Amino acid sequence: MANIKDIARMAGVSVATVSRVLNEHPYVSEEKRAAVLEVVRSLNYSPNINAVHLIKGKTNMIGVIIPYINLPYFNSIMEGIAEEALKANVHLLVSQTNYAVNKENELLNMLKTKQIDGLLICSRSLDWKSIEAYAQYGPIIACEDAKNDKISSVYIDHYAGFRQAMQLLLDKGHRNIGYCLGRGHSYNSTNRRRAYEDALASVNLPIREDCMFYQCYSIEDGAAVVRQLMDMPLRPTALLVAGDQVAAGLIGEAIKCGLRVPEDLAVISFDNHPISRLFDITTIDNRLTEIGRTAFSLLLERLQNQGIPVRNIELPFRLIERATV
Amino acid sequence: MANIKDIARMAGVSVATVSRVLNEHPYVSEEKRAAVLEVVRSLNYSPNINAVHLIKGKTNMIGVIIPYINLPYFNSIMEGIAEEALKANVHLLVSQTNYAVNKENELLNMLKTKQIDGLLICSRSLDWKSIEAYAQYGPIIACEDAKNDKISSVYIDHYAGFRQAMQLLLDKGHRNIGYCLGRGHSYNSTNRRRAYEDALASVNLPIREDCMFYQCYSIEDGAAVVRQLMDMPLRPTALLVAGDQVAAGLIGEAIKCGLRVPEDLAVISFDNHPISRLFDITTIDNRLTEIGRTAFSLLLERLQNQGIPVRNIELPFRLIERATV
DNA sequence: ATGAAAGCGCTAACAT
DNA sequence: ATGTTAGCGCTTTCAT
Repeated sequence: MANIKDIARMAGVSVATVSRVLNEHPYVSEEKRAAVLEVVRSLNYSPNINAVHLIKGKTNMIGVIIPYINLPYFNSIMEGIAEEALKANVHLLVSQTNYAVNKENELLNMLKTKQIDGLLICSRSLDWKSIEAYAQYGPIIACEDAKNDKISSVYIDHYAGFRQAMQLLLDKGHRNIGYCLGRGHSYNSTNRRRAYEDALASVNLPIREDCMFYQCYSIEDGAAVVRQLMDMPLRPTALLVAGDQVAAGLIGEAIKCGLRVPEDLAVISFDNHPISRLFDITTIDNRLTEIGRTAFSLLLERLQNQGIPVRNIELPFRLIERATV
Repeated sequence: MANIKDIARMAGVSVATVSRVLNEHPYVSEEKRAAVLEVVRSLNYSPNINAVHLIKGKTNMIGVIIPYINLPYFNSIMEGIAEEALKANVHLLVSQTNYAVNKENELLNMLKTKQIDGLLICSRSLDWKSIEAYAQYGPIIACEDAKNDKISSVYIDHYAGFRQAMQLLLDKGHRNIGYCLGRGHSYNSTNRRRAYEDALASVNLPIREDCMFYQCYSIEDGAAVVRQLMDMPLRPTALLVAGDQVAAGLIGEAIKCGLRVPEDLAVISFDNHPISRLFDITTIDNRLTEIGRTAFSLLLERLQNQGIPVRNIELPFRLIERATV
């Protein structure tokens, strides 16, 4: 394959000039620029990117640790990231980890070996202590509260969101409240469970283990919850549902089963995806796309200016009242 | 960050020796090896991978063009690829394209700029003519019949598979046969439709446009087809279904609707995923995982030996008769 | 067994 | 405006 020297020779100029036109630097005469471009075109030449990476000391590529690309929650974050990355012209190395630790370590190591310039973490299995050790090799940004002075983060206070939703339900008079979450033991789920328990405790209500549903990700999962509900002796009258898709499935199935929403079953979901508008679901906007956008910006600013300190940004959530409460 | 020179100096050896121990080359005394390793450990050193890439002229990373990672069909192929990649110790740059041409071009360009050593294509939007132009930069392997002398491929004859399934149905006396596919205009779908039409023509039966269902990917999609079926005046008595998940959803819903399988509705699906065993579905094993494994092997052999010619391997499919016909 | 040195392909500082 | 040249950090001959 041809290299920059070949191009220089064939265009009758120096390698520096070739480099200049390739990188669109000023101070190159029109004739020489044209000559170089012509040779480049005729040889169908592209620079060896590895040489560029080596000399520049960076790859212009950042890693993204994301458990499941296709889950709406992560998909929304990814949308924000991808949007900004496109603008900034940086490449994304997206690694769907399925929460596997070895996949996460793989990206961390790429940061160390300089294959990527920085790392965005949407959600992870590794503890922050292990991740923190890699912060010396490049900026790492989390999309959840990392509670860490080496890792910047953008996040929503899921405790407060869940707590507020619970309060709304309690204020409406509900006393049998359940919830649907995804993973049972994630950082977010733990906070949400705590908010749930605290809310009930505030009105001296006992915790109902039988009203806590986990592994809820899809429309189908939501429908399945309703089928379980129908067999319960003391059915909850309200549900907090993480994820509008789950809520939509739940509401659809509830109606099929003859339940009225919100009279027989009130629902508050989270994320404010388009589907929640379609079903007129009361939801808490977790501003996922904005989290993605902001996380990327935080990364970019640290990439462009090493001196910038670690920042932890909490984005306020927004309750959107619609017809399911 | 420390480099190989620092390590050499601190360990009191030459850079060549450091390189030797790092790469586990022979002919290095135990003492020096230990000294180097100790410095490497204490400095927590890792080689700059970009320098390695540059001098080796390769990255040990291959790209994978895959439309949707989460679709079972592609997931199975991916499984085979990942399995072999792990064994061969080559990294995978997996790009979920959603069939977007710019994503595909991005990977093609990475091949040209040497960021990846080779490319695996599970399915694509770009035509083979455009892709072929990049074959000069590194091996490209397709998981469908590329009909191309620059691009190796491993594939199943989907025409023959569909044709055989149709014949089985015709032999059983079915005269109203429909099908469920994913994309309507993909290479595979076109072949399958042709097989469908040819089979019907062979017994002088007209084509039933109303029995062709598209955009079927999930369990839910399968269930939806049954609901459409129920309203049809002349309902098909048998269905060819691309994807066991779709078939499972279809059968589940059919039973709910009071249809007997196979008496009222016979089903042959494709891929032989675990779910097809669960539902005892007659299916054609498309050996997807093996396609992935073979594709990777083909790529590896071309990587290790430039002289190896392009190969096109057709894997035989297998009809697995179970209880739905 | 070990080290010196060439060179992978490029960028950018420096000189002109 | 253009060219010369010194690296970037590593691997790998080629000597010894």
